[in-house]
Amino acid sequence: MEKEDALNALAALGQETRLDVFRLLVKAGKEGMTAGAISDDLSVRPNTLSTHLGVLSRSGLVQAERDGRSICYRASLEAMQGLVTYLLQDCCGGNPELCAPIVSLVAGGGCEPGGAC
Amino acid sequence: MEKEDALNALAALGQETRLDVFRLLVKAGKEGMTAGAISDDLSVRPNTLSTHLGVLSRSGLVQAERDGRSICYRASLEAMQGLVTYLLQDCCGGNPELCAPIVSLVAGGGCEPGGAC
DNA sequence: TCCATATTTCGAGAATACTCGAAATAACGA
DNA sequence: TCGTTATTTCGAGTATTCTCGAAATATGGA
Repeated sequence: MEKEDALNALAALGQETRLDVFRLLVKAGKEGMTAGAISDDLSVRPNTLSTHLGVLSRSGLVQAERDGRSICYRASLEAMQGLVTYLLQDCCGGNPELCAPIVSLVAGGGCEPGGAC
Repeated sequence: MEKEDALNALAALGQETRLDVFRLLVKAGKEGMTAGAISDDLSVRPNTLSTHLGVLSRSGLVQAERDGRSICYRASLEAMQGLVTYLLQDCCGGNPELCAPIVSLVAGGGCEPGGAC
């Protein structure tokens, strides 16, 4: 991931409504959610939401797919992975020995399949 | 890490100068850098930099310590760890099976001590 | 105490971001 | 084709952010 991509992703997530949208989509998983469903869920007006969804889409953090009259949005786990990797690469670059605790925390306590994370 | 903390951290990193500062401090490691050194390195005016350092400090991503006439700034790996964990927790929450590739990538290819990451 | 260095705070101007109502576009079914 | 639903685009108003010069604060040394 290039610096500009990371910058766009971070800026996109650094706004409350968009962070809410992204987390909601992550929770929704691969089925995703329509713009209308997100709008209802978060009580954000459709046109305002559409602007935010555009920012998230352009940053690559979410992907849009039309399904009939609705448009389905999904969180891009690949983009998320890229962002986290970018941040951790920065971390490791100068201080490999300081990075270990982060990795072990993520790898050890994070995500057992089916676990409560 | 609470949502508001994550939001502040993401917003802080979602600005080019501040991302540059943060990456520079990560590279600098535990020795940190003085405000003046950062200013010289990035060619940012001292007063402008001071504003950005304030944002980063308030977000918890960097810590300041006075050393004589200078003030030394250091990246907080703990805050970084908290942010990454927060993002990955979101990831795992609804889709533990999708999270595995991220974790394995980070844990496997990320950071061998002394390695090139 | 006085001066030089290092950094921050203040105040203002310009640029950017956020939100909204209204109107436009796209898709489906009668 | 026409009407309905779903979403986006447009334009404007407000708020926030970014940057800067100037002034203030803090520290150390002569």
